[in-house]
Amino acid sequence: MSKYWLFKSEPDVYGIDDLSKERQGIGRWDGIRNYQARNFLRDQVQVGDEVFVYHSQCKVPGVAGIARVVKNAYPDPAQFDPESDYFDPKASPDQPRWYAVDVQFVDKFAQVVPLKALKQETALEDMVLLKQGRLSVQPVKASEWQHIVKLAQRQSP
DNA sequence: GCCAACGTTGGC
DNA sequence: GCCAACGTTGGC
Repeated sequence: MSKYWLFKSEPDVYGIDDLSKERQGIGRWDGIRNYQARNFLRDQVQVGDEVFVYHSQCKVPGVAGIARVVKNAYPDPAQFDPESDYFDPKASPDQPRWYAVDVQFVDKFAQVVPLKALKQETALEDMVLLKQGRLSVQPVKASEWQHIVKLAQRQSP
């Protein structure tokens, strides 16, 4: 039974457009440096799960599109690279601390479904996104997923 | 194991 | 750029 997730990204760094431009639309979702997010990624995110790509730290924060998990969690190579911003001196290949998954681009919404719009939906009031601002990998309920997909379709011309 | 200080996230 | 909320660190 596949599940639904929301992954945050900063579009200036790596957004839905960057993912769609990857070869075969497949990119590594890395740089997760929060334990709660890491635990979801490592323990629960599975190949076949669907993911909302959420854009934060930008003019219109919101859900920008959809991706699908194509590779289960594996150690994030950036933690071992001293040149990387994501380098972690306390991590080692036999004791990795941080994980990444690979995702494949599925869809870019005609328009971002803004956070502002999500906040107005009673059906979404229990969303993790609205209750816990800072979690960068979070579960989405099937009912929430379907509701947001409908909002996205309503916005397209 | 507590908690103050500090750092980061992320909306506005 | 500001600031609230939350996570992490480190002294004790």
